Amino acid sequence: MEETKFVINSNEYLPLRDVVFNTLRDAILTGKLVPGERLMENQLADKLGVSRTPVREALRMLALENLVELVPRKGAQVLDMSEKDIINILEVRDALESLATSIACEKMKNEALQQLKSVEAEFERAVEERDVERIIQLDEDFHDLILESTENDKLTQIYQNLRVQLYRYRMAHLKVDSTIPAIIAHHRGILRAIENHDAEEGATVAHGHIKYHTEFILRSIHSK
Amino acid sequence: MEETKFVINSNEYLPLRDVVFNTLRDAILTGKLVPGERLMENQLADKLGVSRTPVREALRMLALENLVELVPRKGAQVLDMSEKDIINILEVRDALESLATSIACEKMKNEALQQLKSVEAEFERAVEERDVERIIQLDEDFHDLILESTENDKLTQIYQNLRVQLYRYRMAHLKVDSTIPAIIAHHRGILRAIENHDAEEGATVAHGHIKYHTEFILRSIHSK
DNA sequence: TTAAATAATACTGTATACATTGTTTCTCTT
DNA sequence: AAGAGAAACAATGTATACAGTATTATTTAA
Repeated sequence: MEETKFVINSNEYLPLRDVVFNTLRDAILTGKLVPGERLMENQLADKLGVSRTPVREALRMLALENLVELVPRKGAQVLDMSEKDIINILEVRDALESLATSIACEKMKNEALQQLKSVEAEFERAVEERDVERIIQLDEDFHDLILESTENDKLTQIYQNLRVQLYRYRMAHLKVDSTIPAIIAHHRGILRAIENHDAEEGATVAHGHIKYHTEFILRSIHSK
Repeated sequence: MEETKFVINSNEYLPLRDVVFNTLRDAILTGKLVPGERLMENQLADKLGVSRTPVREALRMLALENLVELVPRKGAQVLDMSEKDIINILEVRDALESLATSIACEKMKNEALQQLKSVEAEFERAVEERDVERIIQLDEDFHDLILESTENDKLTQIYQNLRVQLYRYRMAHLKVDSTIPAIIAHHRGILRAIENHDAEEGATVAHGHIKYHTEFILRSIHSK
């Protein structure tokens, strides 16, 4: 029995590069590191109390997530996205969201559907309570459940990567009250399509959903 | 005038990590390194005549391309894809190819269209000459031209990454004579759709094209 | 005062040494 | 002989040192 005494968390070990990666990623996504800011290995290493090696590796990971830009012999800087980039990402996400939703219409098990419904119910409750943090989280959960049901890891991975890239520009989005009713309508439409196993309808609604998102994000960029 | 003497190639400099990356990537794609094979940093460093540092960085780049798998404190090995993985990739590629083609139908300039036509003509000539290497290259060119015309770097990047992952399983594909006529028909269908700016038709034909690819690749896997 | 050249500096690129952990092998015990 | 345990080994994780290059500052000349 005592052999479990020290097995609090069997995988508490995380390589430093992952710790650094998570730290920097979080800093970028929350805006503590702003686009264009230079990321110098020595400076970061000192600040984080590690050597340059894990910092270098973390920077390269961030580069592959398109969060930082690496120029050989020059260094890294937080990547600044143009409006064009955002449009491009949304265009791809549109296609993938439609794909995911239509697969979900075909494949989703009843159990998962019930879960999805309950997430949506919670979402609408959070809306009433104007709990912005929770609204954002539950919207993410809703889409994650759909992705999961596709049983397609590649799709999930690519989609989530796109989401991360948009994260910085998305924060403001769900905070605006006026957009919420439309989002709820979309979610309900998606639920209905899944319930009816209507893949075509699902893709259509998802497309409309993203299109709405797209327009909103673009508008919020322009108003800055 | 003599200042140009040594400026043969103004960006001949490539960081060692990129050299190693290209070398390993090529070795994996051509099958010199087979799935499951362990990739040990010291061993690779010795063999390539560099230190472990660039090798490590190259391995991490390969991991992000899903060509190798990294297990913390265990090491790297050439990633073996299951049939499920291949199906997943093809599913995503299908959606992206349809997206790319339909955008191309809307956006492609006449100049690019003429280029596309000439690539297709060359492709069909290569088919007649049974020049397999050239067939493969031109098929890639055909799809690259379509991607380019979307003016969407993200889409292009993601699509090409998927292509790399399939590369190993794709080689055999275009070597089989029986599949070629269908591919030519698809290409011509895509050309027609672009010419008529018929985005819907383009997406449909592209979808059929990938579906055909998919079935073929799966059949060739099963017959192994 | 400004522009060009040169020197100083600060950063990335690469190698290497040390630390830690996982694996294998050998030995000892039952 | 088989299994458990310990020790030797081998690989990755991390730190650091040195090399090379880009940038900045400074000085000199026009």
